[in-house]
Amino acid sequence: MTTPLPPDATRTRLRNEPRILDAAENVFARHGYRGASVQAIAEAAGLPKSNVLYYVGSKRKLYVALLERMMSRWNAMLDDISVEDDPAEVLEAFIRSKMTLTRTHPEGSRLFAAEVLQGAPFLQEYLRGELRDWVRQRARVFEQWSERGLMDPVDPVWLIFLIWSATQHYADFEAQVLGITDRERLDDADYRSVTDFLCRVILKGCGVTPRGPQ
Amino acid sequence: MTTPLPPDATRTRLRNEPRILDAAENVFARHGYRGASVQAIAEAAGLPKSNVLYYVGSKRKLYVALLERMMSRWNAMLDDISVEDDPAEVLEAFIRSKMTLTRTHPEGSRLFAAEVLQGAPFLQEYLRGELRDWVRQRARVFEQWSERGLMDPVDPVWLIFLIWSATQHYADFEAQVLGITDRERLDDADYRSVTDFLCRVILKGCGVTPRGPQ
DNA sequence: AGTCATTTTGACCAAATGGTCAGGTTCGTG
DNA sequence: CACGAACCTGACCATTTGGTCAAAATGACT
Repeated sequence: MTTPLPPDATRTRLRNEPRILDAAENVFARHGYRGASVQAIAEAAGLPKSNVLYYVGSKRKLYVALLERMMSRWNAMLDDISVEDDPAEVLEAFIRSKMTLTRTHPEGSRLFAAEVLQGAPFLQEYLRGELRDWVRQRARVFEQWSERGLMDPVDPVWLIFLIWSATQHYADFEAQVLGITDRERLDDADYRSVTDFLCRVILKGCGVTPRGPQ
Repeated sequence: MTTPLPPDATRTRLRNEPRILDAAENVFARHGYRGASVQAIAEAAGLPKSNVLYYVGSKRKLYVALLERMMSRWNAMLDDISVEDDPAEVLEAFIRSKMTLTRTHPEGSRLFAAEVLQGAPFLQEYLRGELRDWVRQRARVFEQWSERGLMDPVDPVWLIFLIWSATQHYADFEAQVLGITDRERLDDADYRSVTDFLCRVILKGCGVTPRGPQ
């Protein structure tokens, strides 16, 4: 008797399930829910189709599991902020952590994008619930900063969308970015360069000065 | 003998083809190339499947035609610029026209997004050719502006991506934007607000001052 | 009215789809 | 080694897929 693992966490399962999830994330991200075939996922995972279905139950359940995995990564990134915090630090941390998520999980980012492109049939609830609340809370803080003259009076929701879109872009439009910049992939230096650029332009753009006022 | 229309431009065709294209744009945008079915397109167009295939030849040809239509809209937006132009005017016009494209053709924007998400299998050539050249040309001008002190020395390619992503977002992530802002759709005022926000933040962010230096 | 091109459509096809299942193999533990 | 649970998988199923075709209906023009 070692660890009283949950009933469905045997060694084999622990080896195969992640393989399947990772393979599926790629396929769903590229082709969307409808366009992804269980066969293609199975091939990408190096397993027979029946085996994949044995583990995940159904295509639908697999897709939902992937969205949940991605949302939990996303939530792990979102820490609370208060009016007392330094706007420059918070905004910069926000941009950097979003960029890190994009970079470490590009397939997950693309999966999310594909889901939203479809009209977010599986994520409506999340968007109109948790995420909306989170945005409202942040937006309130931004507004208070504006009132206190710590940043320009910009619309806080549009600002959040700006940060999301600008970072998300490097996952979702990777093919375009690589095509235009004539690269095989973006390396550390590129990501640092992009992130610094975004921090600089966005902070300055909404009148936030790093390191205390003026 | 009225107009010597091209051989395949009869009245009926002129009525049905656009219907099919518009229906297809929506379906491809939501579900990607693989996920879209000719049947679904036919239903959206209100025609039998065989009739759709009669007009467009094949699913592939239809998809390519749509991408071409979208690229021609895109190209129509891209006018040349020179070092002599006013940075503020050019950047603002750039943001505004990109936003207008997003707004007037959200399905087309989403179609493009879905194509790039897939890895841009049909658009590789365009991205690595025409579009890359266009970006390089603009980037050169931005750099010259920087050298002349008309704007901060920011990476011009990242700047172009920033503008693309920030505007594109309102088409591709429409479902998210509507979910979070709790709206049915964005109206004129919303778009004006977003566009003004983006112009303000981005211009200021890269040190471009509207109306002559200082 | 007649004639020819265009359009319309259901029937049909082979291939692929998501999913089931029975019967096997392997694994962990006593 | 024994034995139950977990795992594996080819055969199979109904449905949907993109695409063809032939035969009928409609259109345009003299």
